[in-house]
Formats: sequence, structure tokens, C-alpha cells
Amino acid sequence: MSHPLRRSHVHVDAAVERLERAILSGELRAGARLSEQALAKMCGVGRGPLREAVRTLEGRRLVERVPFSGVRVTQLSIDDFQQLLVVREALEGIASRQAAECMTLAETRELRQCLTTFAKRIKKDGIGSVYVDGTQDNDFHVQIVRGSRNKWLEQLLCRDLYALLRMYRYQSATIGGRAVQSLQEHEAIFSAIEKRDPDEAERMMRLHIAHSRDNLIAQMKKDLGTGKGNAGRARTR
Amino acid sequence: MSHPLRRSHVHVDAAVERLERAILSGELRAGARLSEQALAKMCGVGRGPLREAVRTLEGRRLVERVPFSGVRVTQLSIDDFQQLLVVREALEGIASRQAAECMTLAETRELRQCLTTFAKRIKKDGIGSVYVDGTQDNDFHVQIVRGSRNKWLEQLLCRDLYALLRMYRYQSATIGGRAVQSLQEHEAIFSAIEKRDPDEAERMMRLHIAHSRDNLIAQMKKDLGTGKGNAGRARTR
DNA sequence: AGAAACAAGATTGTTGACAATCTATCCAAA
DNA sequence: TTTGGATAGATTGTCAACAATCTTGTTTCT
Repeated sequence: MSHPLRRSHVHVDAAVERLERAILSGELRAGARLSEQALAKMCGVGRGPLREAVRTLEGRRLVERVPFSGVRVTQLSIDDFQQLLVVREALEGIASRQAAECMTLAETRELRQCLTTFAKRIKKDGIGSVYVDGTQDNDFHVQIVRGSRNKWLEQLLCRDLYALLRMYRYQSATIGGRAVQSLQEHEAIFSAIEKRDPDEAERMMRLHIAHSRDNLIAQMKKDLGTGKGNAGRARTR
Repeated sequence: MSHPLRRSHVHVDAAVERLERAILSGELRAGARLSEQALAKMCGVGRGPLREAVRTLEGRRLVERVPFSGVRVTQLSIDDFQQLLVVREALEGIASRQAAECMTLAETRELRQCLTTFAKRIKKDGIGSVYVDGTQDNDFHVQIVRGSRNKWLEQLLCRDLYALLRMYRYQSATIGGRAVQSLQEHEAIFSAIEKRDPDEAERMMRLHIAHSRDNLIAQMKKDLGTGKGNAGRARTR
């Protein structure tokens, strides 16, 4: 009973959470240069804990540090983003394989439930509304990752990689025709996991992510031309 | 000309390097509980920079932090180790695939050179001597990872994952019959990359790592029985 | 006018001291 | 003898001040 009730007694953890939210929500824009004092004030902590929080976020690649100059929110180029999705394909592919081997029956049932509520929302509210926040999509993928029973995979994906991807608010590109195709691909993945077929589970997941990636990159390159790109372009100085 | 000559003007970076060396060399044993003051003295820095260094290493999973209790060097169970090698299979597999697509001719030539000097050393000094330090083996894998032209893969593998694996001084298990087989597998990987065959490059790399993994785990489980296990077993309290 | 050098201001890097928390030892009571 | 609590010591978490470094605006020389 060391920690009475409060979530984090520790200022550093509070600062990490606060900063992460600020970055992912866009409150701190990508590429923005950050002053320690301002951030400390924003988080309500001193500069010491704040610096530790920044080191933590640096490890998750959410910010970059330049000695004697300051920290800035990581700004991903389209190329960075594509390479990141390649890593995601590999990791979620193996996660899906492991999930097909390790998931319990209860977990597969929950996964199926995730799919059906998914399909229901499409039929009820139309196609566009499903992916607006991406939570449903995330749930499906997260459940599979957890089913892999691999703590490294879970941390790498859920904590590090997903956060980085969210910096681009990439759901937008999934709206439209991809939603239906995406659902079908999800069903194929689930089917393979339910059948306990690791090879197919991995293949289907990789196919799904590769499709999604190609779609996203194409969309982003188009957006870039029309100036619709929303990866906050901030002045560097 | 901001930084005259010295490597890292910054105490934190120096402390990170010093601590990482200490952990990987075994100077700080796995599971050992660490006092900030002692570490600060050891690195020749104050407690402030040291704490930031510890946060950095925590991000790389080399140490674990328990609030108000201290930090301890990460102690990997055999299960952790196996799961880590599953992640490695996925990441190096995709790296090998990308390398087959992206490597320049100069790089493939260098890779071949790495293989030939490899084979020479086996013929000259016998089988056992090749893998004693594992540098040759590392070179081969590192060159492929760099050839993937993917900065996330490179950082994840070369900076984070390899360091974690080295905590177990796992080379020992590669001595003996595996050395020859390992060389043959390397040649198969190289051949696929040279042929610019991504599918086969990935398949061969994954096969290689899976073989190596099964061999290592078997060896470790055997060592555990005979008390030869060398993952420093330190008292927790 | 343009470029280089200098100085003032602001920001980062570091240190030491202070407060909050945990751990281990000792003592008393059942 | 064992169990429980209380106290002292050590350790972690935090803060505020100081030194080192960078940035910016001004000045001066060509």
C-alpha cells in the first residue's frame, strides 16, 4: 500500500503523460521548438523532472534533442512515415502469427465481438463514420498484439509505434472505399487466427498493413500537392 | 565549431555510454540494484545528469525503475529472451527484404567480403575461434540492416535490440556445429540479396534467426540445469 | 552598403541543498 | 519466541541558484 490512491506521485510521469497528450493532440505542433521553462510551467513541475520527462519522450522518438539548442517535436517526413509502416508490417505480422498460436478461446471470442460491432457501425452509420477516430480499428489491432503474449511486441507497438503514427492523424486516409476493404481484411485475419493457422494469420496481416500503407502514402502525397497536409508545418526559428 | 574536440561535452551522454558499457561488460550485473550516488560517482557526474542518463537507459530497456526504490539492471528470463528473438526474427527478416531491394553494388560487394574473411578464419583457426566474440557475425547482420535504408529498423536493431541480447553473452551457444551451419545460412542470405530476390532474402534470414534461436534456447535451458547459466543472478534484497 | 566582430540577453547544462519516501533495526508486548 | 510498531538512517524526488553556451542585435571597419 505504498501509493495511497493518486496515479503518479511522481512529477516526471505526470509530465510525460501531459507532454505526450499535448504532442498527439496537436497542442504542440510537429517541428515546434520547445523551451524547457515554458514546458515546465505547462506541466506544473520544475525543470529537473521536466528534463527527465523529455529524455523519456526522446527515447520514444516523439521529440528530438539538439545539444545546447533545445528540444523540438519530431517531424516525420513522408519517407519516415513509410519506413515506419514497413516496421509495423513486420511487427504486427509476427504478432498475428503468435496470436494464432497463443490466444485463448475467450480472447478470440472478444476479437470476433470487436469485428461484429465494427460491421454493425458501418451498416448503421454509413461508411464514413467508422474510422473517424480510429479507436475501433485500434482495438482490433491492439487485441491481436496482446494476444501474441510477447511483452516486447506489445510495448514496441502499443507504446512507441502507435504514438508515432498518430502524430500524422492518419485515419483520414482510411475514410471511403478503404473502410469496406479494411473490414474484409480484418475478417480474413480473424478467420486465420480462429483456425489457428499462423502462416495465414501473418500473411493476411501483412497484406492488410501493406495495403493500408500504400493507400496512406498515396493519399499523403496527393494532400501534399494540394496543401492539405496536416503535419503541422511550424517555423523552425 | 561549437564543440572543440571532446566527444561529448554533455555529461548525460558520457554517463549513458559509461553505464551501457558497464552493463554490457558485466561490471554491473543483471538484477543488481543501483544507487544513484554510487553511479554518479562512478560516472563522474552529478545526480541530475545521472538521473537523465538512467531515464535514457530505461527507454532502451537496459534498466528498470521502481519509484522510490531505485533502479536495477534488467534481468531477462529465458522466456523474455526467446520473445526478444522472435522480435528479432521479424525485424531482421524485413530488413533483409529491404536490403535486397535497396543495397548498392558497393554494399553487396562489401557484404561478400565480410563472408569470405569469415570463411577464411574458419579454415585457418578452426571452427571454435570464429564466434568467440561475435563481432564478425554482428558485422554481417549490421551491414544488412544498414542496407535496408530504414532508420527505424537500424535504430531498433543496432541500438536497442542488440544491446539487450548482448546482456546474455549468447555467443557461447554458437560455438561448435552451429558455426558451419550458420556460415552456410549466411551464404544463402547473401545469395538471395545479390540476386535481388526480396522474398527469398527475408525467408532465409528468418530461417537463420529461427534456427539460431532454437539452438540458443535449448543451450540455455541445458546450462540452467547444470548451473552454468551466466546471466548474473543477484540477490534482490 | 556589406560583412565581420563584439556584447547583451536568453536558454541550456550542472550542481548542491532540502523535502518526501522507503528500509532496516530495535524494542516492547502477547 | 514471535509479532507488531516506532524510530533512525539512507535513498529517492524536487527545487532554486550558478556556470557554460548559444542567439540576436548593434557597432565598426573595409
